[in-house]
Amino acid sequence: MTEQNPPVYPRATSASERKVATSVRFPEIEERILKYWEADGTFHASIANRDVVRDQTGHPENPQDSAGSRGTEFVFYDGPPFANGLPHYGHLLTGYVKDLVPRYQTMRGKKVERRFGWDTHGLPAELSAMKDLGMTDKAEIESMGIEHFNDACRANVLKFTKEWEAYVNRQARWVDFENDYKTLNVEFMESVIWAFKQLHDKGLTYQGFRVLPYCWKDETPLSNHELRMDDEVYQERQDPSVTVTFPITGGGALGDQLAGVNLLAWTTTPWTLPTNFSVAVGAEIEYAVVEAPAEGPLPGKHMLAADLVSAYAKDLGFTDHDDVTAAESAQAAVIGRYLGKDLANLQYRPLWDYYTDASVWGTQHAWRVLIEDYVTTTDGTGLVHQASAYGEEDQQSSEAAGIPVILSVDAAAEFLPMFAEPTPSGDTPLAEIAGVQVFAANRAIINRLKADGRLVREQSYVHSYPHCWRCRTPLIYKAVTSWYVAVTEFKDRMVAINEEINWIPENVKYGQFGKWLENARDWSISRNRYWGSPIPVWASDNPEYPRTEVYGSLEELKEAFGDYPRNAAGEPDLHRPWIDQLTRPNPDDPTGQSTMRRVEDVLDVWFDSGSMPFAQVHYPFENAGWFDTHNPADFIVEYIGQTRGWFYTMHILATALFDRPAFSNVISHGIVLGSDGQKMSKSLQNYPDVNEVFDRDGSDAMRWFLMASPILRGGNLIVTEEGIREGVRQVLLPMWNAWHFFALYANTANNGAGYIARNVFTEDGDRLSRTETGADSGPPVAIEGESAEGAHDARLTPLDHYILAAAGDLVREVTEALDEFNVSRACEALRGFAETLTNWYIRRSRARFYGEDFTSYDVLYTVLETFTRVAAPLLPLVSEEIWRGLTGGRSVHLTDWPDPDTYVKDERAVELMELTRTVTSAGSALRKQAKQRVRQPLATLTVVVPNAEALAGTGASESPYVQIIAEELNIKQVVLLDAADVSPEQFGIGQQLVVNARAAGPRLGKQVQHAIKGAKSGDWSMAGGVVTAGGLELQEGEYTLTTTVSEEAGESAVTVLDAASAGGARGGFLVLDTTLTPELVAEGIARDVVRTVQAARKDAELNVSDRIETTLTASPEVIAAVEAHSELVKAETLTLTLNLVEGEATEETRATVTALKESHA
RNA sequence: GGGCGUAUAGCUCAGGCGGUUAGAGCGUCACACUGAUAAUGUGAAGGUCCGUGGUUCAAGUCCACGUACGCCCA
Repeated sequence: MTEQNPPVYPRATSASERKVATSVRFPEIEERILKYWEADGTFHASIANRDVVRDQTGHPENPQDSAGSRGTEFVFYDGPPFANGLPHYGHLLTGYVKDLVPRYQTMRGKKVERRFGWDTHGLPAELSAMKDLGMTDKAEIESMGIEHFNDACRANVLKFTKEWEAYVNRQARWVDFENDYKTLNVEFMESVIWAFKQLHDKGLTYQGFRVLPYCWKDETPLSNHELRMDDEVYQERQDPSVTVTFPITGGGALGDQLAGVNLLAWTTTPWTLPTNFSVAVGAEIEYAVVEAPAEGPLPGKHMLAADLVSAYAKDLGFTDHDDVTAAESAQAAVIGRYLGKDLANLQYRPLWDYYTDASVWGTQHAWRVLIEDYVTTTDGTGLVHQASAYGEEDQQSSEAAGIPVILSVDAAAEFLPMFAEPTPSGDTPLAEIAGVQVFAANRAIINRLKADGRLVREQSYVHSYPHCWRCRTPLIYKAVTSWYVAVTEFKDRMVAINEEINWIPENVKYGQFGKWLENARDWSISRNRYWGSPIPVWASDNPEYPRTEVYGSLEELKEAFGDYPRNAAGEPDLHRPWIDQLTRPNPDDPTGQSTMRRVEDVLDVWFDSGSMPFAQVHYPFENAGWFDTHNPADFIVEYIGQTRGWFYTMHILATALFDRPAFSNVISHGIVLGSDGQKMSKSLQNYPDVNEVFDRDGSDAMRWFLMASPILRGGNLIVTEEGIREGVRQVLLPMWNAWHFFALYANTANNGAGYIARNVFTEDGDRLSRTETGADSGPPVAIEGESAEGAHDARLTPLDHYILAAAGDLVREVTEALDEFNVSRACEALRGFAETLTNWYIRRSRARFYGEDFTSYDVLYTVLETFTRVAAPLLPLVSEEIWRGLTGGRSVHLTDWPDPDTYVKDERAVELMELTRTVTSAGSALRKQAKQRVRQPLATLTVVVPNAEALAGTGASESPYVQIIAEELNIKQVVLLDAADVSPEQFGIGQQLVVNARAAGPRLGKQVQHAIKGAKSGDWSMAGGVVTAGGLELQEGEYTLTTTVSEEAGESAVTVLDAASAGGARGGFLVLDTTLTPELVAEGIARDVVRTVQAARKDAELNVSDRIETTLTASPEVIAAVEAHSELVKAETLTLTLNLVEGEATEETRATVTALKESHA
């Protein structure tokens, strides 16, 4: 590598200097590759390269094939991220998968468009904008003006787009930012209102009530996710809990019998009692009627859950006296027992008369006992007070029972003025609560109950209670009007269509997602907010002339209102406040007084997300043809929680609008956790900083760590720096080191002129030679770029066959894995191959490289080139650098995926080499057992295996397999024997009987335990082919015989080969002769000296090929050994002059080395 | 409170239709090997398979109950 001789490799590099670095800095390489891609336009080329085959109509020919993917295109949908925060590991993880699958499919020949999507609407954006503006409630938004507020939201959601692009780019995710889609674009929003109108026209939308957490200070409902804004939302709070009486007046099956009995109902929200409209009981709960003592505070009959009678004994007036407790007295006073289901429809007397005029309030079905399965007996009385407007379960229960939702408080949670007015019966029991905030009114209500004799018990109750995340006000639950999608109407179709979706991991299909579908409820899609797609519904502002209109396009709006909604700049814009400005006279109002106004709500942001497949292309207004052929998507990926989010809402809309799935294959991955197994938390600092990892270990390292983990199979993943570095060690470094090794030798070959390696082909054009394995060499192989006649006389060794076959298997395995979206399996295959390549092929081939056997260069080149292509989706940056260095080509990502069928499957070569590896591994263990270090040569290893002749080979010279075994284990002579020719007993090998209980159990029943015991204890025999164990005869198949080492056999160590290992080693074993002769000891010492000299060379920082003069100082014994093996020592250490200095018998061996002038040719 | 899920080595996880000696990777320790490699090889220690009860010739595996944790919904 001098200036006169520029190196052959790397043939292309992103680095300024053409050099393969020994100590590699991956992050630097990555940064350079990213720049190269940008300058080169590689991403766009990778898409433009692939053609779409079109049919006669001009539509892409895209029928789904059996694997679920399409002919020439692979359709990917980007799940839109929300950009008002910075990306975290979860986004990175998803982003890597979103890159990997399209990269793979591109190499497989598909055209894969990838548009980035931005989710821009919704409450999180508003909340963030409010924070920026220092606002705390809706009144401030209204006074600022919706226009300006929405401007702030728009700026907020796009605040971090640059940072997002930088992250996405740094993680080497190829995605089109220029041709992106944003949910705030008017085209996107027009498709969204189109979808709403479609649903409306199909009768799948309706208006109703929903109960939401509500902040009475901000006067706004909160979404459930705001309850999880931070950890301080739920705080302990003390509330009064009261138990009140509801006297039964009749009704139901038992009304006559139970009339006059008091239902005892419990609540922690006394302020909802004025709107009590029903009492819920559990169907299977047993209720008891107790006769309270006449002299007590509550004489009469009371009903409550039987389990809770004792708990209420004292409240009902029972007392402890003599030996009888109050609880026992109460139990004794039980005069009747009823199951909840028998109590249905009992009627009771309301507490007050404010709402008893059914003609005004529609309460003709109120004040009844209802059966609800949510009732328990862990708190209260087992009878639950229900107020339809103030609890979600209450509301649903009431709706089913025909009871209306009636609000008793205003937006500030203050009781309405009507409470100061007389009730139909003429009194004003709760006059003092009118205008009072609900919590403040509790006291007055409780006092009233007490005065009315309706209070059984009052107790303070401490519970975890939600608070507003902004103002810390305790929330209430309150009904608000809402628009719904009637999901329950087409739930069955959703379940049926789910059958067409391939879920990874598969259990999600019928598990998390399938069950969620089966229990689907109607989808509340309206939000009383500002920044979102509008609900395109206009309603008359006078209920006397009701009229509802729904619009599904800008043109329809223009037709009805005279113009598009236009923003300040005059552009068509569907956002508030512009859309709200469209009004018109109500055509159904003959007086001409009332006006059609848009309902104020905006759509749930998930409606946007679910519309993404069609809205991203402005369907149906544009691209109708495109959409028809690019839906469902071939592939999407998001985290498992999206079974209730994106996956779900896309499925709803795809089913309702198109009656087909929105996606064919979906990966739902697990959650990324911090190093302590908890959720990642900035304040806890329990995860490595993303940028630090990028800078220190690199994007490919992070990609590998995430992709190789079980997280894509649904498990959770703990992110640790060690885990990331482990991937570097297992794959990235071996891959780089293999490349470095190759370049080092290829560059210095031919006296420094270098050698350009080429792909290995057989004469008939297959990639691999089909030469006989087991021979020490095969027929000549052709080298790519040369005619068959011109091929140099390359000979593949069994080792070459092995690694080439392994490369073919690698391609097959990774192809299969990625075709089924099994990413971690693909990683495992690559990891295994990297290990075989470096720790076996290259390690075993060092001498050949040193000796400039160019066949090995070509084989390593072929294998590395294959490896980098197969690794390209999983390690896109490092693969690129190595592949370009090897080939000088433009990009590995523009190549075709290797065709597994062009790799000859050479099972025999693999099998024999695996057996060889098994033998060396077991041999190592034998050495360990015999306490003989490897540098100590041993005389003989006897290898007994079935079909020994295959290992021995047919060649005249020594079998390469035997040679490998001898070298690896430092054995003078390997004796290969066929298992059929030897008697195991002579080597101390015995047999062990194992009963196959699965086979024998059914036949022998209880007896099988005796046979098992006998086999274990040695109480068994074999005579004339009949095996008897524990006195029982076993039949063929009911037992197996395995070889086992019975004892140490004198001067040798014996081991049995793992029966499961490759090459049919069943019954094979090794015998290691551990006898040491003085000659062997001397050679061992000489080898130790070689090691000492090598270490000295390394310390002196000499070049690999430097010739040296060596001076050794050592004990007489060592000197003698070195003298006896001086040729060995000199050759191994490139020593030309060897000086020996004899010291004391205890002298430590020391070596001094000096480089000599002549350099190695 | 409800639904779903999980519980196996210090850590992360595998463990077909139940089969008798429960595995892997990482980590730890010891030894070995090493002139491409911040690598590698061999071995050792490490288990109340969450608990209790049941079914069975046989239970980590099936059933019931309980406990703990997680996610979702309240």
